[in-house]
Amino acid sequence: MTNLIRTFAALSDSTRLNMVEKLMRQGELPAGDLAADAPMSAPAVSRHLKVLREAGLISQRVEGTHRYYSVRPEAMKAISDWTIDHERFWAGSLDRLDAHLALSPEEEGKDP
Amino acid sequence: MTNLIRTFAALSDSTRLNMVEKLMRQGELPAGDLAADAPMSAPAVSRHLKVLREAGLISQRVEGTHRYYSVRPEAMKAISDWTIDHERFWAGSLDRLDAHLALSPEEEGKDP
DNA sequence: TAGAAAATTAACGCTTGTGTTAAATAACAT
DNA sequence: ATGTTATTTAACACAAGCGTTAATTTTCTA
Repeated sequence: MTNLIRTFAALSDSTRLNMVEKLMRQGELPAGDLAADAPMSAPAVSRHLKVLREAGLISQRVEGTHRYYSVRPEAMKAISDWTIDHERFWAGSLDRLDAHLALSPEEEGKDP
Repeated sequence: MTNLIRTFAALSDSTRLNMVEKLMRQGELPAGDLAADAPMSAPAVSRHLKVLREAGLISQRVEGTHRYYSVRPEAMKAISDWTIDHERFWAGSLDRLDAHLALSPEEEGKDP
């Protein structure tokens, strides 16, 4: 519960969301590679990484002077699980919306 | 993209996350009912609702002096879609333990 | 018409977040 | 040892977020 809030907070910043997405696309990357994309100083990037790490979104692997970061799949799963936990609400509502817009006489909604 | 950031930001506060979850469980509710749960003043609640509304997470229906709020399923779907867009990364990394394949309700494993 | 009820906006203070530059740490190569 | 590279921590300024109370708006009711 409270952990989800931290997760959402961590992703509520464009720099951090971009980092997470890049890490998911490209896999493990050193801090320097992530800093290259961000339009700010290295210390700023470092603190963003700290926020992501403390929220449990990324993990750090130390190798020499490099810090390699990667997304923790459990964190992504936690978000996915949350949406699934409420899927009956929103997927059902969208179904009804779609049905209505498509003038499809199909009907299978239930009220919570 | 940037919209997702606003969505995450809106959900990164416990008061607002609780509101959204309550609205999904119970359906449309007036501001007063949401305020009843929150340990703060009505104006504070009102502004939280405004944040949620401006992020596109909830919609407002006016009826007399009451404002009825409800979760916009599209917003929830946007989050779900985002996780699905990267599912190949995290679900694959997460061993063979479940993940939410397709739309079939499946047994969910818990973290070891 | 006066007054209560539901909710919002206004004005204010306090805390948190984010960026900057300077300094510190640690590993590697000379 | 000395310097260089990769990264983080420290100290500081400024903007944004969140709560409070007071005041405003709108609608319902006696």
